[in-house]
Amino acid sequence: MRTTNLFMPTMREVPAEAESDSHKLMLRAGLIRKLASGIYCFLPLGLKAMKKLEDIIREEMDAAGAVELLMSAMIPAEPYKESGRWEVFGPEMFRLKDRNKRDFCMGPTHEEIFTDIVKHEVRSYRALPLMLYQIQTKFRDEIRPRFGVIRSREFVMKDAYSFDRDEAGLDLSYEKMYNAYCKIFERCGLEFVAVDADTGAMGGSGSQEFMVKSEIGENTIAYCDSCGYAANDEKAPCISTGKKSDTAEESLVKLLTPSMRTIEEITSFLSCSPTQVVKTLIYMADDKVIAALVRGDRELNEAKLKNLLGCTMLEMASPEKVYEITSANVGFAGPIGLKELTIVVDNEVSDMKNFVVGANDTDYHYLNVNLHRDFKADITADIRNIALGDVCPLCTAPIALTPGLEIGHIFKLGTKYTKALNCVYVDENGQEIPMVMGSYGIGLNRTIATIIEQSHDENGIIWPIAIAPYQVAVVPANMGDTAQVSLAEEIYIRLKAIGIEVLLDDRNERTGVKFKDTELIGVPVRITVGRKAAEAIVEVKNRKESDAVDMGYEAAIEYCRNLILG
RNA sequence: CGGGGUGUAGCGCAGUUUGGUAGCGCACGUGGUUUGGGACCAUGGGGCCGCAGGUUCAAGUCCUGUCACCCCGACCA
Repeated sequence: MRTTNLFMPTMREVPAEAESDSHKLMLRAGLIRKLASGIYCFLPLGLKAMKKLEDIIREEMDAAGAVELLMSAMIPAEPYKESGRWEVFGPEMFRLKDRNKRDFCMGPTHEEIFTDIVKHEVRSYRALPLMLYQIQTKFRDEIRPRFGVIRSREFVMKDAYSFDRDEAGLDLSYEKMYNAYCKIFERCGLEFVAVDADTGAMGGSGSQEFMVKSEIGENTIAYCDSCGYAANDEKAPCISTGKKSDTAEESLVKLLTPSMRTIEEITSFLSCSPTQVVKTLIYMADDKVIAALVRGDRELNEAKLKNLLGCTMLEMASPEKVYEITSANVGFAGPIGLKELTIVVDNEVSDMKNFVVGANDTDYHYLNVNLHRDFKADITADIRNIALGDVCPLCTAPIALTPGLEIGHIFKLGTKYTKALNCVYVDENGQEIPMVMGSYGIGLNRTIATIIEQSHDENGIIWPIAIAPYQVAVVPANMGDTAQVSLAEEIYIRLKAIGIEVLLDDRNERTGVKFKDTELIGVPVRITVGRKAAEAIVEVKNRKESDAVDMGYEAAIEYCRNLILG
């Protein structure tokens, strides 16, 4: 490709809207342009990087035995109504009606659609296992799009679905996908970790997320350097130290604590540590009211609580509901005297003595509260987020936490969707049995952005060769110099002939401009044809290295061949 | 959805306090000089000042409404 033919609008200045490094660089290097909040157009260089990634994904999917197809992006409501997700997705789903007022949506994910196709077309155990995938645009009306294409409302996803006879078959399919995902992200040059994850709204029995550690990550990864354990903090179990306080139980005191509603206010008012306070959170679990108790400095883990209760919806009670339940304003809820609701106590709280709780009376707290003596727990379990100071659940070494960005997610769905949609096969005995399903996703736009996030410097993107839109840039320093121009042409043609994607920067720009752009767009190898063109000597610079090397042009071609074609 | 902020040329911004002919840098067109790290000189084009209403002799500027975009939060009692 000649730069004069390419549509490559680079920017010297950073648009004010961009926050993360990858977002800034994708805009500056002319990979993307924004059309609306969370909606981006891909320009040639961005599209080319995406296609490189698609090719890698296709190779690894095909190698894992998956077959590509393409479902519609616009989907009638019925399959989602059958699975219950027409409601579950809520406002996150882009919905529309056709001229006959029938409900449709822009597909946010396609479990139901794949299940629907498979149930109609696959009847016998002989056709299983079956693994299907597509690379397709998804639509989710995100609450807050962020960081360019990292959290966007329209994005490209590779989604794969496996259908097996039984759990053992699913385990095999899942493992194949796990291995394929590792290969894909390795080929992208990414440093990543596979972490245990909660299955969340998808349902199912097991799941792992592929994460990269990143400052702009919206998840928290708990990991252990000693044994290699890694999990999403939603999933990581908190191991009790087993140390029960042996302090004597003191007598209960009800104390006036005017307007002391937050943990911060109450601890400063009482001059105590948040570790001596227990907060009582009132939740609606489906239609039931529950109270969840965790230590004052801890965060309740809704995923754990939801799984524990087996409910489909879990949300904080409204202030009105809290008042109805506790007869007190928000901030003064406590477990003592609460009736007709389930009290769930975090493991850690059951080891505490003489703690502080709200008194279910506005402006009052109880001091010296003790479990069993003053109130009873209906359930005692691990319901808090893991935190610094906790230990690895496998080897009990200290746990570390880091923000993480999710680029892939694999699920063992089990029969959640196949049962809901009646997707069954007939076994050897003529019995109808629900297929056992898995679901596997990779966000392509996000993966591209993540590669840039992990691989850039102050001058621009540093593409790994496997993803680079162009692998080599040939830069004639002076377009007015015929020796330079003709040698550059020669190298350009030779490199193309051996299958290298090369950009000939034939713009009549000053050398500095061409160098800046070549670095900004992240081309892995730059060949500058300059003053020594008459002696057939060129300068070769690897984007990852700081120094350039002079060599004969044949040697430069050889260098590219070895580096790029292996 | 709550809070905060910003909308002025393709991009980055000033001008709004105190109403009075819409500016700067980069980018872009033309001519020339340049040509190894985002050149220089000359010259030119480009604006419904987000949108709608209002006040006024006069509105980018004041008032009302509205839309868009960005940031923080949206369970941490």
